[in-house]
Amino acid sequence: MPVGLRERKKQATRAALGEAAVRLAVARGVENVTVEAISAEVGVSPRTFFNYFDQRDDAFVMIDDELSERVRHAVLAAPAELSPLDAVRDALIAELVDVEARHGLWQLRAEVLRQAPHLLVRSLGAHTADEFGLATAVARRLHPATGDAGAPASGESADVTDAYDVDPAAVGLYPRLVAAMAGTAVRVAIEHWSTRSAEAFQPIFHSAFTQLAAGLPAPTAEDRGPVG
Amino acid sequence: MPVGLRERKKQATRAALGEAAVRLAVARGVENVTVEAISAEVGVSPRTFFNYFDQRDDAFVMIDDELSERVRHAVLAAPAELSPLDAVRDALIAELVDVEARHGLWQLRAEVLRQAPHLLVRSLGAHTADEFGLATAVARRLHPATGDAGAPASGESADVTDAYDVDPAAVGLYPRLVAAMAGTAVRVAIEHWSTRSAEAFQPIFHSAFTQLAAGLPAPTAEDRGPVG
DNA sequence: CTGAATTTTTTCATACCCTGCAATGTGTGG
DNA sequence: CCACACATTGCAGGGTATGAAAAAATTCAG
Repeated sequence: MPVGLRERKKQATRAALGEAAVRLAVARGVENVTVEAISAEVGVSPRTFFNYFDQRDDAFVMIDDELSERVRHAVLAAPAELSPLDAVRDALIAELVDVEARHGLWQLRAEVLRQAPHLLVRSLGAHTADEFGLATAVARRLHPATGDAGAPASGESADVTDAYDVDPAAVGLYPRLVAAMAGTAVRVAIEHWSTRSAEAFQPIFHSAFTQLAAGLPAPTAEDRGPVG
Repeated sequence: MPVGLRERKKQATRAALGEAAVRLAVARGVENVTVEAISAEVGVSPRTFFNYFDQRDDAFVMIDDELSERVRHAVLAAPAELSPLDAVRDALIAELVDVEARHGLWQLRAEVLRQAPHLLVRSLGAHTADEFGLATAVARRLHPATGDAGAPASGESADVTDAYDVDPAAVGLYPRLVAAMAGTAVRVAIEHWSTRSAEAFQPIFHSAFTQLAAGLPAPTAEDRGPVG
């Protein structure tokens, strides 16, 4: 894992592209930001943009692979007495607190998502890969031995949380549901929060997750909201 | 509501485009089906295609507005003693049974979704509008009077379930969660089912919904699936 | 039936997205 | 310094999507 100049430059370029994209989107609106403009802002060719992002919209959303991986790790490392759902919840809260704390690019990103709902869908709904990875982590948590049985005997095994080579059919319904519920909590919390910029995000998320994890019992007056 | 020749032809063209798209996708794979090919198959110009579908992918998915509306109606019309969640579940089951029964285009559509997961995401995830409409219906169910208080006094009021002009901020968190959970159950069930073509869809959906509505208690051995 | 009004389809032009490919430039490691 | 690996770039080309205006089809009144 060399962290040479090359790697640092790549990270810098990627970050610069993402930031430029978001800044431009806030300024002119998402649909008026071309790949050419983003690239020009950073000083690279449009072709290079696509070396970093598969699609234009990915630059606005900036799917954070490291964040996802930290969540998966946290789920696997959580105390055994925690239920799968609790493990996921705690892992997510830890990350979301972290994200909310950064009063920088994430603020702008939120602004962009508020303007362009379809990006919100893309960022959370469209990236089911994350959800599948999380489901796999949950499944591994439930089967501490089974998953590693077929692993290569060589010392250098791949990252346990790099679950993308797992057979989709091998992941049960329950882990999928846990991951999906968690993702749903995040998504709905963000959607709800985005219509109420005054409120803090964290309490909304906590409330959403708790209600979902309780199976959505009959609502209290407060849950209902002001209007039908 | 004149149902003249013009309207019938439009419906026919739309249906033909959707069907051609799906058939071609099954034959050559989704990514190898161009708008030009679809249009040629139907005998219209490529430009006309975009008069019917905003995006190419919409032709494969064929979002069924009528289905969504039936669900919303059913939720509003359900017996008062049913919880919101149960009302939604019953409405969805009724529709899904109906869909599964039609051994026609839906079979091919399912095949296409199995081949192209990103379309599945698009068809369900991208259609958060549906979810919002469902959430609004749930909210109305909880507030039978409030929502209509501000309605125009004129006799010709708009369809109660045409909820797209509702202020997003006016819908509470709970209705959103109910709609989102239902949508999640559908999505996960389809995803899970699409990896196991042998199993029937309905039991999977029922299981998914039930587990979600139970708050995902600790899993049984069967729920866990074979592998981590 | 005929002609005018309305709506849809089409043609044309245009901008942008995205992908291979080959050439060129820039870190890396010996 | 040299050879290698990797990143960037220009270019060519196919595909998506939209606007505007002409052309065709449907509707409707007389």
